[in-house]
Amino acid sequence: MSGLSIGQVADRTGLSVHTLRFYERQGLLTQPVRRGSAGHRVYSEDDVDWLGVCIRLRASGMPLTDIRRYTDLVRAGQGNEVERLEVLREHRERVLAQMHELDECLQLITHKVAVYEGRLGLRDNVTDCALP
Amino acid sequence: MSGLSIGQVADRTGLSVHTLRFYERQGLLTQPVRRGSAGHRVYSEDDVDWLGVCIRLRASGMPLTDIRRYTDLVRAGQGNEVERLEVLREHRERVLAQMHELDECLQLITHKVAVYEGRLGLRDNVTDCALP
DNA sequence: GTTTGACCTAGAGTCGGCTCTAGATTCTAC
DNA sequence: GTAGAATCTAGAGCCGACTCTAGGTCAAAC
Repeated sequence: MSGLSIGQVADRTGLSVHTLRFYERQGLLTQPVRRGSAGHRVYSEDDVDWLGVCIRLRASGMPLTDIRRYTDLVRAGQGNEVERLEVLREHRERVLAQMHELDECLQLITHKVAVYEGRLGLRDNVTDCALP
Repeated sequence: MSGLSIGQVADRTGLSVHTLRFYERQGLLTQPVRRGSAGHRVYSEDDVDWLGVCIRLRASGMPLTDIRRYTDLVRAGQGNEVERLEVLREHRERVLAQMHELDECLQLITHKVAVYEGRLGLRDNVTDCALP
């Protein structure tokens, strides 16, 4: 219930106060952030929760413009669930593709690591082959 | 054996000719690219293979400066395997961390997708809860 | 009553990673 | 031999996502 200052939200989310203001300007919040006495931002728990979602989406590579589009849909309220679903499904596909790519990279690295360990005698039975 | 033009390498790797020249300037190639008669670049199969490695490393989020550092080690030749190993292991940790993050994001998205599908009646038995 | 620290706005600056331009040269096909 | 495509260099430009600065307000602690 409380109402949190921008500094408190920064502490909780790990975003800087700069970034919090920046995200607000970019329209990443579902409601305009409430203001207290002196025009200071007062964040609700819901705001913080939503920021958590944004952080996850960013961490998974969604560009700010897309997060904004999604936020716009949520802000608009009920009636656009189909569009929201579309955004989410599309992003899920991208995330899956990204995981797949990471996995391929991981195999490459793991292989190289094994080969170097073999070379250095840190490990036996490694079939050494073309490098690098 | 052949020797490939920059255009051919662009086709094969999916990088643009601009990017290929840029990567070269950034020192991402283990050998200076051979030049033909008129000063045109002539890439070897090894160059293309190495570019493939760079592409993988980039795709997994390694910054150009780190790829460059690693390339420098490879270019320097034998004797620095320990350092190469260190670079690779560090990157592997980052990749694993990134996969973990992606997985968490995937769970969030999948959950939201399920809830919206439930709301839209596309699916039954979904325990609807706090959204967005 | 003044100093300290958190906050405000508007706007400028930075950084990574490309991407493009200009102006010149060279190769390829007719 | 000439038009059109591909290449070259050097350097400028762009975009996304922050990050910081300047100049100011305000509350609380000393």
